[in-house]
Amino acid sequence: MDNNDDFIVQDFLPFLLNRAAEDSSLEFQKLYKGRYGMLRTEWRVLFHLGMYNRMTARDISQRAKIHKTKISRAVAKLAERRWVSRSRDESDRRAEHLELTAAGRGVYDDLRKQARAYDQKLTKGFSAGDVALLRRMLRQLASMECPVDLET
Amino acid sequence: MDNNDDFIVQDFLPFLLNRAAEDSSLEFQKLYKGRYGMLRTEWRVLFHLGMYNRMTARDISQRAKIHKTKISRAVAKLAERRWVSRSRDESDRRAEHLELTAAGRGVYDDLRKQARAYDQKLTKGFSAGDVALLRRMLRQLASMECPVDLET
DNA sequence: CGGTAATAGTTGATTTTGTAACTAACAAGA
DNA sequence: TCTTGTTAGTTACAAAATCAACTATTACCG
Repeated sequence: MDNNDDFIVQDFLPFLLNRAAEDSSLEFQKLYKGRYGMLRTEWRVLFHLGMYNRMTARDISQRAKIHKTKISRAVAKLAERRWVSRSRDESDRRAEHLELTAAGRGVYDDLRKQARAYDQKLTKGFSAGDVALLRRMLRQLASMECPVDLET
Repeated sequence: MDNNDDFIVQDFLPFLLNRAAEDSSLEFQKLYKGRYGMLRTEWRVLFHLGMYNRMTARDISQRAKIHKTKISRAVAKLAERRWVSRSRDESDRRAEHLELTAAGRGVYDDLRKQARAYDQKLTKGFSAGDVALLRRMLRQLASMECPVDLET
């Protein structure tokens, strides 16, 4: 904690992160919103299911750090559109296993392809090494604070 | 556009950025929220005024890329709490100049100090060079897409 | 067993944001 | 000066996020 005070709030990491996140998400959002009428949470849930195949709402909540009420509503919409199927766990009938339907996987595959292209576009201006470092730092920043309680 | 498809959606930059932004903002948010009852937009407006001293809502909107309705509401609250003063421009009476009051500057100074400490905590695990690179990349990512229209 | 606590997931009420339409003031050309 | 267009900022209404309370089921412990 030095005392000479040259800290510029414009450089404040949370500020820079939020701006970059908002701006970089904007264009891609048009894709899943415009093409599939999805909300951001729905897209996130969809791609977690596409990636891990079979999860409960709780699994998604923990892995993606999304609040369970958001997930509940997102799953409801995805199920309604027949992109996600739900099935009760027989040994614990509180829990529900979620999976992509064939249609859901189609959507996922398409958006995943788009995401790859968009990611390349975003990172075009940087060296491969810098981009790798960036991703590593972002992952580390995300896991730093283990949140108080995501459940309540 | 290579065809071998090893793209992991977990590495998708907007996803990583959003997670890092949300998580890294969480703890600091408790400060301006808990201590001063401010919303994120209010904090952002406050610190822009603290940094540039005298701005119109439009100036803030352009510099911070915040939509004007959000700014309008944030300024209303900040003015109500006597942290910001408003004065009409005499040569163009549509525009309004905004400035921090003494009380507002007190809040700003406190939060700026907290922000500096928090920033140091966040970046503790990285080398100074990596952090500088990170900030540079985040700034560049934020300015990449010049938004369609922020005004409407 | 029986009772308390914990967990998975949902629902409802309140807040906050986003979108569009609006008022008021200025600008510029016919 | 009148008309049309633009800009600064606000307001109203719809969409979405947040928070608290709820149901149903399971776990633990006497």
